[in-house]
Amino acid sequence: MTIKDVAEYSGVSVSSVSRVLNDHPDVSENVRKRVLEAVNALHYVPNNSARDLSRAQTDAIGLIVRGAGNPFFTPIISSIEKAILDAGYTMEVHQIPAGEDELAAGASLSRAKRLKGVVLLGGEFDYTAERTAVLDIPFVCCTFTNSFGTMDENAFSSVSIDDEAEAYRAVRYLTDRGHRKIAILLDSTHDRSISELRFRGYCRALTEAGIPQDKTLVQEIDYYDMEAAYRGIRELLVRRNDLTAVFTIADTMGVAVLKALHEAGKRVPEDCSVISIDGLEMSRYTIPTLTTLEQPKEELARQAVSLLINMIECRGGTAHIYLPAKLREGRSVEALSNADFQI
Amino acid sequence: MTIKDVAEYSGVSVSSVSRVLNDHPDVSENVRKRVLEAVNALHYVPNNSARDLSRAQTDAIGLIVRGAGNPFFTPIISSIEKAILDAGYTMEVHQIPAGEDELAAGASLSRAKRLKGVVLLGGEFDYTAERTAVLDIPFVCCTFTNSFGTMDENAFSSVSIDDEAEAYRAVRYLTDRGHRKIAILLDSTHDRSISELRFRGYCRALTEAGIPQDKTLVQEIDYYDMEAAYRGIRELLVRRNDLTAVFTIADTMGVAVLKALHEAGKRVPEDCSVISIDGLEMSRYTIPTLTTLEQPKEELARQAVSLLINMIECRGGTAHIYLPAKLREGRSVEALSNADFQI
DNA sequence: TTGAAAGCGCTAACAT
DNA sequence: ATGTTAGCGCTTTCAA
Repeated sequence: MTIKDVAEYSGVSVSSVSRVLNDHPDVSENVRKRVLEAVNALHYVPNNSARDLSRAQTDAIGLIVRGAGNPFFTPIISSIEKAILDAGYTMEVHQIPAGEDELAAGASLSRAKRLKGVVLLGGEFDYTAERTAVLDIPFVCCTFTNSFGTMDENAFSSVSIDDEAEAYRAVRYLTDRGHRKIAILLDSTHDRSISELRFRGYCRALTEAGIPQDKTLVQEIDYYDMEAAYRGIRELLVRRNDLTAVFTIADTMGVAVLKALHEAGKRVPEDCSVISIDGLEMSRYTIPTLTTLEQPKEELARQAVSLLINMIECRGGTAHIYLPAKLREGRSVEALSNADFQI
Repeated sequence: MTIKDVAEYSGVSVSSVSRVLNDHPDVSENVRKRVLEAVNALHYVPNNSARDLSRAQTDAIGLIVRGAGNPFFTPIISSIEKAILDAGYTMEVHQIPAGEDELAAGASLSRAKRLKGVVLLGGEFDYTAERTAVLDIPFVCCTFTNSFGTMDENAFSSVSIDDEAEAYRAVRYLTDRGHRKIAILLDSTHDRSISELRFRGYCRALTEAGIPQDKTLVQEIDYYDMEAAYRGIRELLVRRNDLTAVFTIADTMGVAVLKALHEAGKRVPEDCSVISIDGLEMSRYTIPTLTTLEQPKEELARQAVSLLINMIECRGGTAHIYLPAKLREGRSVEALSNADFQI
């Protein structure tokens, strides 16, 4: 079932069929009608590969999502799509597992779809010029930037929160309220990525408050999921039942921690406070509501697309933007009472 | 940057390059090495459109996800991918908004990628032979079936839970425990889809228990999200503060309901029980843990792929399988005490 | 307004 | 083992 069949069926040339299908002007009503009829009768659907191959260029922007299944990305993807469509472009999404190379995926998609640019969501933080060379069209990193990489800042754009600073702010929120035994739940203290940055912020806040670092309050978990976080906090509680606050680097972890604390007989926030970063929808429905630094998801998406289109249309160069997170106060943090201070 | 450039750079023909790229035998080590060098030096990435267009056939199975952002789908997608890969096929995912036509999307993807078959996730329940005609390759419906449609059962396969029966089971779980004032939170009582089926199960359980239907206990919400569910239950509580149990047709709703009840000063399960269908990961971490009929997500995925491959490989025909949900007892349901029974 | 024909980049016969 | 070449289905000049 090709355009040729449609042409034969309707008694016109393939180019006429193509014109009708692409809403070109200069097609007689008669031809249009016959072609449309044929398309319907034959259940014809164009072959995108052929179309993309022959089209001189598309107005497509690619979106590479690394680590689908992360609920944090869901609303961002929607916002990115909206922004791209609003700007008159089309979007091609491609999901890849967390372990894969988003640059290679972007490059591949770029050739396949003749992309004008690429938005990277959930990528790594250590690009080198060599690695990014495969991607020879404009690209923008959304929700992360190249903190650990060596490559030229002018080669790409990025929009994210300042992970170190926001983690600092979260922990500072706790120290300001008298907490000193503050645990952190993270992926790794040295993954050269988001987890390491947020760990740095945690350390700085402690140092500034005159609290010595204590390894027994740091809990690394193997996987980035709720089950792992749940087990992690339980381990932590065995070791340090005296902690008064927990900082989790992601809301998913925070939700699991609330549950584990509840089961351990600790009231939140009376006995233990919890704060987190991300601002997921589900965190609004925990009991108590999770206090979290909400990432400006829609704004991150909008600015990422905006920067990318600037690059594509050659007005303005690259830029690296940090957006502030917004404190969403729930009921999971409480100041330590004087009695507790004494301890 | 095409295969031709690579051929010129390495001093061989395009077919040799193609052979190297596709791991064909009968290529000398010398040629292979030179081609690979050229690919590296030129940062060459094949154009998938061209490749797909010229390849006689692929081993690709398509997956159409309708309504991304539904956390229920996330683990199913992973399982489907695994099953497809394990069977020696490749997967092409395509996400579409909840309102769009998944059959058309499947047909389009099918032409574009020369698919062998399609898995439909999150589709409608009312296919007609006419509508499905566009999709001229084997397809399977995963987590739903054609309850309201007219089309021939032999034209496709499906794997799902029995929505009516499982809803009945959930509500029966409540009536068995003495509940009579049982509210239901759903999308619509007549959407000719999942919501309507589960509503039927609710009605049957009530009837069987000799409980007359009461419209004031039925709450339709506009959107299928947590915020809407939260508002919905609050409205319901204004109207019927005497209810003793709530059945929500999705876990996302259940989570929001737990929160709203808590805020309304109702203890779960002492004052009000909550039961739901789906079995999301997050429902394990609510306080109290949500009691839910867990869909066998992995098994749904595996069987869907298995049925599809049977159809593709022409061994065995179509089938329509209902898998049982599994009761995951949390702490959100309690039997009514004798005192309550008296009311 | 319409049709004929030249590619788009790649794969897969078919030759050599 | 390697090269030549005919398509894959579509869009898009260029002519008519």
